[in-house]
Amino acid sequence: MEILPQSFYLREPCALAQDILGTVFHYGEKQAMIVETEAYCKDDPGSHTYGGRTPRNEIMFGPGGYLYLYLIYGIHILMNITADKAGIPGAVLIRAVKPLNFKGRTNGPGLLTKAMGITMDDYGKSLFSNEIHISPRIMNIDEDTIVRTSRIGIYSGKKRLQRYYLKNCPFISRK
DNA sequence: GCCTCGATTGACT
DNA sequence: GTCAATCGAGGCA
Repeated sequence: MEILPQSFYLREPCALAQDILGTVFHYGEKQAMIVETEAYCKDDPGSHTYGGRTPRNEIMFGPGGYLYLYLIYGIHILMNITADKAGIPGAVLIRAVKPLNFKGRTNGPGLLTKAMGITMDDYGKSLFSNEIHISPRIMNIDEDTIVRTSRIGIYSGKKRLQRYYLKNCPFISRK
């Protein structure tokens, strides 16, 4: 099984958010294709890193290729993949995936973590192990296949068009 | 220590 | 369309 190298993640979140669409996320025995993402950058008012380094967002200040997980509304866990080089905070939020070898609802950021069994215990884990990693695209994607819109659920910095998803994909969040 | 509210979801009118 | 659930981070004292 081919694993994407760390160099893939050492780029700005906006670029990574697009290139990671259509790739396959492996978590244990489960596999799912990433179909919807959002980019969170340095100096982004909507990012958790805006306002400085804290224990929670610590991992985003490290190099790309690690999991940034956190609990929202005391109920849901959202999964991010850290991006860019060490010292530059950035991450890509995984909003929706398409299940490849399991069943479950994954059309939302809180749902996909639940469906795949991801917990806070996975905070900070790398994407370079046999257990957890991402493998290259399994489908052909060109510029026209990627839809770019404003982000969902946040209001500061909303004018930034940093939400990306695959056109005509039924597994997208948001009804 | 106390208070507020969020990168959400699902149940309900 | 509206709204509660449920907990920890972060701001303030």
